[in-house]
Amino acid sequence: MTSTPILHVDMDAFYASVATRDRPDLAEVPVIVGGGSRGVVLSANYLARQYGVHSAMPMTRARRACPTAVVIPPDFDTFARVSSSVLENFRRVTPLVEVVSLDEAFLDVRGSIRRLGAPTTIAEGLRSVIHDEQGITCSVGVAASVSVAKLASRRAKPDGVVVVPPERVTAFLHPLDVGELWGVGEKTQAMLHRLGLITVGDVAHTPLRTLQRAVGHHLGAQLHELAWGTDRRAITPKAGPLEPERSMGADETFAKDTDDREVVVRELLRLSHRVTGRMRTAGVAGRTVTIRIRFADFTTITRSRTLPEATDVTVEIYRAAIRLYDALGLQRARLRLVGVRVEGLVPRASVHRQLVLGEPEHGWADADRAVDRATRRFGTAAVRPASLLRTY
DNA sequence: TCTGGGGTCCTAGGACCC
DNA sequence: TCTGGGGTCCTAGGACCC
Repeated sequence: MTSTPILHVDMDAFYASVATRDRPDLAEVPVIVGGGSRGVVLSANYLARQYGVHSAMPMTRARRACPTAVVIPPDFDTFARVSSSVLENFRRVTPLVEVVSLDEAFLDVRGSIRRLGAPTTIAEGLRSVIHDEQGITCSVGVAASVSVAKLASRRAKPDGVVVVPPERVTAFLHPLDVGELWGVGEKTQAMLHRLGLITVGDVAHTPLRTLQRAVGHHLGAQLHELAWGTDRRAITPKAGPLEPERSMGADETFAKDTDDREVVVRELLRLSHRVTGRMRTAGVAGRTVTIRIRFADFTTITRSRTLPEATDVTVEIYRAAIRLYDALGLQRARLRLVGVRVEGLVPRASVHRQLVLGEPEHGWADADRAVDRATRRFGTAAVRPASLLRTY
């Protein structure tokens, strides 16, 4: 019997590894996977990391830090394909797989030990299968709990396994910086540091009430648990990262900041179209429409409005978005980004519309379905949402 | 030369209702 | 004649995760 049945499997530099696995010419070169001029680094191989490049770093900075790096645009179709193959390997070990993202998952191997051996044996088995089949490496953390397994896999990187048995949990956790804990980002880390709480051990030995006063009721309780490694969260099997969504949205950073209402309105239409298209594919409708505006100075605001009834109709979301935008009364403000999000999603079948007499709303739903069909047959370029503008 | 895009959850105040 | 109390919804902002 074992007391460390949770595995956290994390691909090493996933996007960069996949992007270069068939490119021996890039094996000894710093590689960055990332977007265009205003984008950020999605993934960097370990050679690029030696230059200080890391994910989420602005591309402009990354290129400056490592001018010799080869920059590759992301190919999410390939990433998703590799990811689901890896997921199949996981499911051959256990049905208890919780997918975190394309490159990360938790496995509860409690029920697989008799068949496959100790958790470490299972971990090494997975690593070699993934390496042989996909040509990429991963790291595995093994522990009694989800949170400790997650921290252990980070320690195992790259291409390794780290086991933290129960009796060594506090010895493992307490020297770590508070920033390592799940839920502690840059802001919270800085606040905790200001309070003199530098390590996880410091947090563990702080009275719960003090912690909660500093970071809020919920986070305070969570950090206290994590700091003692006492969280008992079970892994919840999920089909994938795109399971039962509570909201759907899209946003876009302009290539150049703009103060042109026409440009903004056109973008809001494009985004509304994109979001509702995804909603219709998923068979959901939503009531609350939120727009997001990011100004040139990066300050960001949101405005939202809850509709009387859930909808998946493009022009209804679009009209709500435009009303919210116009209500801001912006004059010369330069915008960097706009976004549209729909919240309060429910299955479309559960929505029974109150048809208002004289309002042919069903016409718009029919139009959407026609557009969806055309898009499926001829691609997104075939039917442009701008065609909706004239009729509206 | 800055800082993507997809999400989730929490907090807090006011409205509204019982 | 003070000023109740609690639950839920809506809105805005913020922090975090990958």
